[in-house]
Amino acid sequence: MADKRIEIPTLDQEKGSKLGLRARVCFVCGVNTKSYHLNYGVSTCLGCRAFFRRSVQQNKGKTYPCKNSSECNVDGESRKKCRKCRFQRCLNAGMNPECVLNDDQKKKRFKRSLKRQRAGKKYQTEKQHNEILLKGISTKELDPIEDNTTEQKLSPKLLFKKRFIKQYEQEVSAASMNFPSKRDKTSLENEVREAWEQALKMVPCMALVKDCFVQFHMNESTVMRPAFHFALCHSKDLFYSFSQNLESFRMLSANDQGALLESNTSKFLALITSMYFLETKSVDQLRWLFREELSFPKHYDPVTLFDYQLLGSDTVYRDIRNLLQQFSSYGVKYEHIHVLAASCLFHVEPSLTVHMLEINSISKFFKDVSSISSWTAKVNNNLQDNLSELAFVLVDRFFVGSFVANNVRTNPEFIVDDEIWLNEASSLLMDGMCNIPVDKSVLNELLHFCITSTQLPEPLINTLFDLFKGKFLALFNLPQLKREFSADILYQCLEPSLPGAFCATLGHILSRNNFMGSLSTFLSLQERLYLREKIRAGVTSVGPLMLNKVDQTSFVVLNDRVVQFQFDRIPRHAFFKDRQLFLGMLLRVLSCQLILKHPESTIARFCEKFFLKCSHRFEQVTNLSFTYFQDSLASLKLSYVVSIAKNQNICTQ
DNA sequence: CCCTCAGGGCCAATT
DNA sequence: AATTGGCCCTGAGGG
Ligand SMILES: [Zn+2]
Ligand SMILES: [Zn+2]
Repeated sequence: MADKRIEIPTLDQEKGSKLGLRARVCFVCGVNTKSYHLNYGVSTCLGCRAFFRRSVQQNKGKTYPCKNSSECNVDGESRKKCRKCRFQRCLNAGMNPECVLNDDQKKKRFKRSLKRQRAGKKYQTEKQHNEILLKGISTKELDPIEDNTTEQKLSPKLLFKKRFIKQYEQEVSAASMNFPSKRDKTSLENEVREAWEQALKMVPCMALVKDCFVQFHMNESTVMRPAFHFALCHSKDLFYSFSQNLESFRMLSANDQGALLESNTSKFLALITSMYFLETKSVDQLRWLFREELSFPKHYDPVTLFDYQLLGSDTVYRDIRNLLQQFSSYGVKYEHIHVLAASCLFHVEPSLTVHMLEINSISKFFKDVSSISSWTAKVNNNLQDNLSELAFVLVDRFFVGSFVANNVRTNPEFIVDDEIWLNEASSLLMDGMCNIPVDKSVLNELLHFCITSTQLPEPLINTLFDLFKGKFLALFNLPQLKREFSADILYQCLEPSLPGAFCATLGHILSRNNFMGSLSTFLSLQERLYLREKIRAGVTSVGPLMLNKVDQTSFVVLNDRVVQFQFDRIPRHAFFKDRQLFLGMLLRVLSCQLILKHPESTIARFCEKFFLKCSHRFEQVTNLSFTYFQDSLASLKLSYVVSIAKNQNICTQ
């Protein structure tokens, strides 16, 4: 079966083609395509498909010259300018040369039509050739020695990967030098246990919440979401306190601490939630949730509660059943919760390793924890996998944002009322935004360009612009705005701000270092699950979105003063990574016209305070002027949007 | 049996 | 003359 070869050849580096992301743009030149088909494994236009076939058939791929040191732009117009770069981009996008049939394969595939042609012509000798060659093929197929050539063709991605690995290894060796003492198992376990017990003392749980749960279990009522939320919040604080009691954790840089907490707090919450639902007796259930034995009135037989709704999906249920099975087969019990917590805390998702500064210390500690007892290593392997889905659901249901706020001082000027206002407004804004669906094709396109680390093509950016315009209009539904302004005024003031808001959004997306992180604010649960499934299907890491016109490492702006900001020099925690806080920023951008025209309105006063909060944080961390930073960013992005608008020809009148 | 999908070749238009 | 890309043909595979 020669044709089977089309599906087989996925090397690990060929992530794009392995996923088979369908889209309505060409992944090579970026033009929009009518068809929804894959060509040689990749979504492309007809032109790029034909070009690739010709290049491979005539074996010209390597001989194309380039005048521009192989860095030509490849888009709808320029794709004909440089064949070398076009072909290179075909390969980078994951097009597979082996999918182009060679003479033998062609003859085999189009046997009948050839026969028909032959009837009229003189292909006698061809037939013999044919059979000989076919034999040749079938023996050749049994023989899997053909990787050398493909490896060369895939070199850009390999190089990319190799660079990472090299850098990673360097960092590991560098840091393992200054990472001291190897602890033995028992002292490590003691350290963890002490940290845990101390945290238990330091972070007591509100009696009210516990009482609520006792009531639920006595009355067999469903678990009320607000109560569950409080329980999770308490567990979250406990986990934070636990992390701060651990010497090894406190020694990490702020960046790594933040990243670990942000990504792993939800795992811990997922762990206790799973166990809460899987234990068979009320007392055991509640012990996982509150770390203590809650007492019921005597002679009262409390009910075991199970809330399928809260888990979200069958996948989650299957995952946590797996977990339970493992726990019971290895004898893992509640008494091991501190070890499990440490495993959660120090686990690093493969996609995050790049963003960690001290990955070596972290993974070493994780390893040490894994070796505490015989079961830890085995359970740890699957712990994270089985928890990730639920963690995702929990964050989505109970925490609009992430978990970073803990270790950051807040501006005292920003009082509680404002915080509530912001939360309310941002969750409304976000609901509105998430409810505008995103086409599957667009999701696939975004994913593809992240996986292959290529710039987003212009047409896709325009599509995104339209999409986000729709999402931003959700702002019309904010009751805080409706109360003070008529719909007419709102529209007049908001409409001109849409491009600016889009820029702010791009800025937000760019400031995140991973794909899911950057997009999660704007997608619905289903859309995120769809992407996660795709990613799980065969990709180990997904890079950030890339936009060459905005993503510059440094830039210079401003009238009289020359200010140079280097993005990569500004620590990540200088910005609010929190969704809510980003949405606050978005709110400010969207309503800037309103603020100018109606400085006394609630939103104007709020935005003023919000700006103070942001700048306070930024200046505290970086010692740079937030105003300058904002202005320079704004002007840079503005020029970018103007260029988009020009190309789009929408402002031609 | 018909449909979808992803191959191939053809050839008018373009460069 | 060579290249490009829109269009149609072909056969595998699935319901
Ligand atoms: Zn193309
Ligand atoms: Zn070139």
